[in-house]
Amino acid sequence: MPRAGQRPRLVDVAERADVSLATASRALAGRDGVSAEVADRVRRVASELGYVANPYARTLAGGASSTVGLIVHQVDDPYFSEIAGGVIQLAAEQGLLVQICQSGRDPDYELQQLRHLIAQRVGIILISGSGYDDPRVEAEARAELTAFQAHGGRVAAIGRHALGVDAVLPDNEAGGNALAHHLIDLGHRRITVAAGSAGLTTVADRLAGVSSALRQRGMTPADLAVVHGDFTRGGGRAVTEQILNEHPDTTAIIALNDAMAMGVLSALRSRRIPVPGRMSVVGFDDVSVAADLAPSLTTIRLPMTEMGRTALSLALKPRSTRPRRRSTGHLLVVRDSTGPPPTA
Amino acid sequence: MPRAGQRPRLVDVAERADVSLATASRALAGRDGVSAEVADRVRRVASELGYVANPYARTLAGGASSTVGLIVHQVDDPYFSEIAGGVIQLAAEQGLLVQICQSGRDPDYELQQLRHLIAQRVGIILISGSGYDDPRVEAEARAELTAFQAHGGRVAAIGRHALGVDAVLPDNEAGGNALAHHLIDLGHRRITVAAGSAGLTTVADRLAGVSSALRQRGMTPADLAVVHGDFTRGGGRAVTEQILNEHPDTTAIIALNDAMAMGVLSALRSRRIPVPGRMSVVGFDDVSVAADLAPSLTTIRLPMTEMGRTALSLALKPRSTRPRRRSTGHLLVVRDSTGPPPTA
DNA sequence: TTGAAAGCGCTAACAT
DNA sequence: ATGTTAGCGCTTTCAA
Repeated sequence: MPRAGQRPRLVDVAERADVSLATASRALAGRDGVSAEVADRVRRVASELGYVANPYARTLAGGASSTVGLIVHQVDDPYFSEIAGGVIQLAAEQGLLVQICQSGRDPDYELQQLRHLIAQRVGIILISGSGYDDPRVEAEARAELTAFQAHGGRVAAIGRHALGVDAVLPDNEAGGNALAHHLIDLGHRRITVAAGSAGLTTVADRLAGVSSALRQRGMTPADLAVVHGDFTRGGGRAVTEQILNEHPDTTAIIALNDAMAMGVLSALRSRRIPVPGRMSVVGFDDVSVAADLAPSLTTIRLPMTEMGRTALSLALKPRSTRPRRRSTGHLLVVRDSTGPPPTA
Repeated sequence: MPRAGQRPRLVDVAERADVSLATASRALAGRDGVSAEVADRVRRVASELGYVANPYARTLAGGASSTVGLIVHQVDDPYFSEIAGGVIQLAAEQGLLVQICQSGRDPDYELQQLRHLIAQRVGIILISGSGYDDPRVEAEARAELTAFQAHGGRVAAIGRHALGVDAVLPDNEAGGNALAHHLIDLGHRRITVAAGSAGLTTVADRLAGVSSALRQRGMTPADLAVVHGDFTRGGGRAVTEQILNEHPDTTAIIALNDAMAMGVLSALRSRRIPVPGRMSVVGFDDVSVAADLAPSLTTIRLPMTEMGRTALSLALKPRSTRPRRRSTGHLLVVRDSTGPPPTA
């Protein structure tokens, strides 16, 4: 009999439906070996009682954990918060709960968070954000994830390709290429890249796209300067100062994400440098505020919310023999931050 | 003896440290009743083995759950993502994991998410975002939370005062008051409020602050128009159209949060209405992009990240007899979106 | 198709 | 100060 003031347990349901514990469990799990009639009765009683399985007991007894672990670099970065939004949406539709960890773009801390999630026995791990060039870090992460998967865990990555797991991959190289072509078409010949930390694969990939565009248009590496900084707004500001000092003939800045682009715009505004009159600026990601900046930002649109949903949906499917990959496609969104160079 | 390919259990630690299960448990939990020497040995063995307690077993056996449930209206809204950032920060420092749910500003769905978190047996619930005027909803939420607390759960609210739990409360009324004073000081006499949904207590509180400022300055209700819409960017756009049509003599718009203010700015830009030349605009919250908008936004700064941390720290303390309240204070940040009215 | 019973790994009485 | 043992609520053999 149900204890007053306590949540009903499976025994309570079983008793009231006049079946055994095992039958009740089977009926609610939708497994077969239960007559339709009995299964129905059990389910009715369960909902009457407002029964919800205790996830701790269930998981301990060997059932699969129904929680999703999501690792992001930083939740209050719009790129990640939009991804998180997509993950949480789909998770809610599936009755799953999402645990979020921040790595702060520190590979070792990320590894620690990853281990924490595994120790917590989440059922699914979603790892988003750029990977690292450092082979040690990626190898350690791979090792943890492989062991996790061997115990039945499911994994998917977002924007990270060296993990040997299912992945949703933004079109970083093609996007970088498109941005550079756009600027070259406008007449720019002195382009500087405001790049994030050199150790991030996303930075390398986007940069590769930019370089290939220059080559395709017969320009030389000398026409392209690259300045590295933090992959954040603050990094964008700092890098801009450096660009203005060290590459004064620059007419266009390619920021490798929107956060940096916002820093670039902010620094240029402080210096009263007209955009795009004197300097064109482009970003990457198309976070939702990009359209509201001054001037509105030309950038590459990535469907972050959908990327989050897709990653979770990959992880919900049974594991395939070879890792699946989903490319996002990309779209150049031309707004007011780009125009012809001053001399054109 | 530890089983190959499996995580070590507490028994494995106990065996290897040559103590009983109970002693090992006590030692690791830091409870007393264990000699310093033995406790030390147990801890050393545990870390050698890489032992991490199974949270499902621990919780099932009656220990406190170490996960925090956080309910936000929407994670990809900067206001909430900054709060979430603060919560996750402090949680990580404490070794806790955070589960995030979105209510989508739907009171019934919020209730459902709340029940889901309780069913998941989280140890702490943090509920953020405006409350609702509807007494039924607030009463149901209170009832759930009260029951949850009766079973030892801890709760704190952020920006919500009718729940009878510890709360971190932004200075909504004082902030609204400060905004209105700022505009009146500049010479504005025709002010319209772009308000969020009428059912939200945050909207009501901020609006009350605005009204009181007008009264304090000898203005009448006729000098203040209020137009309600969604508490989002889209809502701000829609409301602006309405304001321009129905209150054409308006010289200043008070948006009751930054998201709406961004919509207002966007709509004014489409109409080529100069800000602040023809129309001043203010927001509320000071989300991090507010400084990067065109023009940069005058608004009330709220310390969102800190609010998240404070809420969790309240919940980590033992429950007090009466709910604790922490006010955030507020700061008027004057930027470029406000100036004297056109006729002044 | 159904039931009885043995754990899952841990905490918390209760003994010693 | 330390050990023994009975659960926590569920899933899953194994029997019937």
